[in-house]
Amino acid sequence: MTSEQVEPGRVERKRGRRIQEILRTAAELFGERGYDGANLEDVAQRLDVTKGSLYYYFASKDELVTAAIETLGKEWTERLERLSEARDGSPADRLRALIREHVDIAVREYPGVLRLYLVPRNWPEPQRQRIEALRREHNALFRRVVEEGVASGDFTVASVETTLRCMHAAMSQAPLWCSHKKGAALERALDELADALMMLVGVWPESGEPGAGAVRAPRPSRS
Amino acid sequence: MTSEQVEPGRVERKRGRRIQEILRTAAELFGERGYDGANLEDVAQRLDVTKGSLYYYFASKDELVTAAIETLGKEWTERLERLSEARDGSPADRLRALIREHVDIAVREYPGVLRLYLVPRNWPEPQRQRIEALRREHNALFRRVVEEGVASGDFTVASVETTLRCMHAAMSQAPLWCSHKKGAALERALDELADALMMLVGVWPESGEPGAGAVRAPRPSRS
DNA sequence: ACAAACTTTGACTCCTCGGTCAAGACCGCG
DNA sequence: CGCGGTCTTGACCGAGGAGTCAAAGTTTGT
Repeated sequence: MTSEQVEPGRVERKRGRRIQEILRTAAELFGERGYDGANLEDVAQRLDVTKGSLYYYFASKDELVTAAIETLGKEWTERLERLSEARDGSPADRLRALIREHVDIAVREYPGVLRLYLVPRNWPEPQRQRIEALRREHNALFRRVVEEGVASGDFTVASVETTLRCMHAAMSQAPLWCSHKKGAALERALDELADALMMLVGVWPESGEPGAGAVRAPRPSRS
Repeated sequence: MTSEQVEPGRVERKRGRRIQEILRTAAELFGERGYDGANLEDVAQRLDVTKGSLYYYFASKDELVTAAIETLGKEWTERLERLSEARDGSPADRLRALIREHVDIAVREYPGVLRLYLVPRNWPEPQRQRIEALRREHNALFRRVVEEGVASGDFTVASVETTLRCMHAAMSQAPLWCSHKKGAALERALDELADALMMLVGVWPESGEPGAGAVRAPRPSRS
């Protein structure tokens, strides 16, 4: 009786945490193996429970995966938004920071999850749409900075949209080629990636200061 | 008796053509849906036969898909190689031509097939390896031109490898964002993509001549 | 301690899909 | 025509995975 209308409530909170746990694990696995490749049995196993238990919280595989995309996507977007609200610094610095944050999240924190972005093929239509929407949200944050840079003359691009797409494509693939690196090597790889991507907007890495020990290709004088 | 040791032979040739047909269709479907997502029933249906018939030519799904990757990959590589043998023109022109050829093949001729490249996840190990090898072959062709350009001072890059990866990533995604376009719009999209990617090596589109009507973002004077 | 609510289990069903195969259709040739 | 080789069919099997559920286990409130 007493628990007819409690706010959060201990039980509710516990339930919420459990759901978060499940979502995280599920996102990880679905990111790694794709919609068809990942099965609930394995998700359950990673959580040390049985499949049936998942169905207590989610009505279907679809519902689970939808929720997973939603939750992680939101967190991701928030982090990017927080970063992109800081309006100090040159467009170049800000774009670079965004790029770094994006790949950092992808490569370090949610191994596999960014792959959600890749080829929405296979995903059932509603999920595909949601992933696409997420991509657009993130893209919008990048677009803002790029457009500012273009307007201020800091950046040069042939087409903003195309540039953004290339940037996004490269960032999406990054986890694939970085996942095995760590420590300083990882750091260097991510820096190189950022350097390369900045060139898409016409900003070359400062040839004067080789940065964090970045390995550079022979750079002939162009005077 | 008469057909104990004939060269090609009418029947043989017919068989060969059939196999090619199957491979092409299979590659298309596997490219679209991935290894798990595509089933043989559907491949068969696209060919207006039944599943059992495929097993007359191939022992298993794996064998089919392996052969498909092999065949298409070979054709693809050959086309790129042919193009990259032409040694006339500036590195910029040659790189641009390579990029165009690569995305042309991807977007126009094998809709979906380039996606083989994307996230080798899900593919059984042997296939994954083969796809990776293919990627490396293609990459080598691009690397040659990029390195030449760097050596001659036409290009500037922070890291050749990273630049190549970004280029490849963008080209791989291209079919996803271009597949619905056609005619002049497609042409423009591909040109823009090439423009954008050339910036990765420090070559900006000539602002003087807007090329094939490319839509350009505001391009402030930079002195 | 007891009951009620909440959570987990594991066995079960159903269905899809890779793979098999005997039977027959088709095709070219004497 | 009819014979031999080539190809296709459709019914079938078995594995694996989504989804169900009654029963048992755990937690919470009184």
